[in-house]
Amino acid sequence: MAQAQTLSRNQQIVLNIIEKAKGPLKAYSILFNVQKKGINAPQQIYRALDKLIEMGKIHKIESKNAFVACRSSDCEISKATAFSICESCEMVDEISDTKLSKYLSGFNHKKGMKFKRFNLEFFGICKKCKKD
Amino acid sequence: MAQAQTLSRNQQIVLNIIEKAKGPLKAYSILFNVQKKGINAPQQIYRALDKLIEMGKIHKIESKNAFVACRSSDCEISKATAFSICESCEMVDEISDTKLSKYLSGFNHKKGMKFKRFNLEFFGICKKCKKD
DNA sequence: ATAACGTTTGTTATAATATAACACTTTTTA
DNA sequence: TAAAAAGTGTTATATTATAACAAACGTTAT
Repeated sequence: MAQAQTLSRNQQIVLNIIEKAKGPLKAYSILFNVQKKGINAPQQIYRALDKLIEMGKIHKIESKNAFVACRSSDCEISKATAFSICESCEMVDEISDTKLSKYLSGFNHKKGMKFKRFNLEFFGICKKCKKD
Repeated sequence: MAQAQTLSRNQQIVLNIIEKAKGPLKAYSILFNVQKKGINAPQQIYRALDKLIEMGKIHKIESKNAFVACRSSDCEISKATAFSICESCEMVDEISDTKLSKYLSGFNHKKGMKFKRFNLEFFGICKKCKKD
């Protein structure tokens, strides 16, 4: 299991890029951006991404195969994530709504399955794109 | 826009396979299953899948890149989907819960974005797998 | 009935996303 | 300080998905 605190060199490099980005980043676009830093292979990116996800530092946007930094801290190691996604500009916003989070964390399937984790993705057109 | 009623030959073939399946199917596993019917290329599968999704006949499970038949009819052309996914046996169940659906359809982002659509995926271990 | 249009098909090629496997190094822990 | 765990670099390959083009099919409008 990865320590909650210390990041390895590659993990730090990948996290920095994702944190600086304005929107979600794809694995290969991260790769192209770090080749000057000596990272040459997809494996190195995917390994770092996996660990960062485990640590809750980043999230994967499943519908886009892309990654964003976690801004919300109360998604407690990615057990409960929700995103707002603009279908026009591709902007992604992490939704940090206590009520929503509580409602969904307490939700139980009729068939008796107990949920450990959920991921919710909302789609629409963002304010900015509506104006254009 | 595709007609809500009639399916083309390939669309029907692909839908049949997905409906008969016990769990989610991957595009290439569908492809291998229909080669005897004269479908040879991924394009043919993906085109059918796209249309079937548009029509609300099937859903894509984003976290698995796999497809399931729609069982719930009240997800009105895939504008509001929720699934229960077992992390052990990979079983997927469509969740048809009016309260949940209403709650999420009425949810609005603080930042003023109006949502047209959402997809929710719950993860856990299903009853069956817990016993083993 | 036929021209015009949109949809579907078949096909080849290729892009984009992700993992396997192996040898080695570094860090942590007992 | 030896053993175990985590991380690295690398080559190769698997998996998922789209581009582009030409032909056939199905509507509908005249």
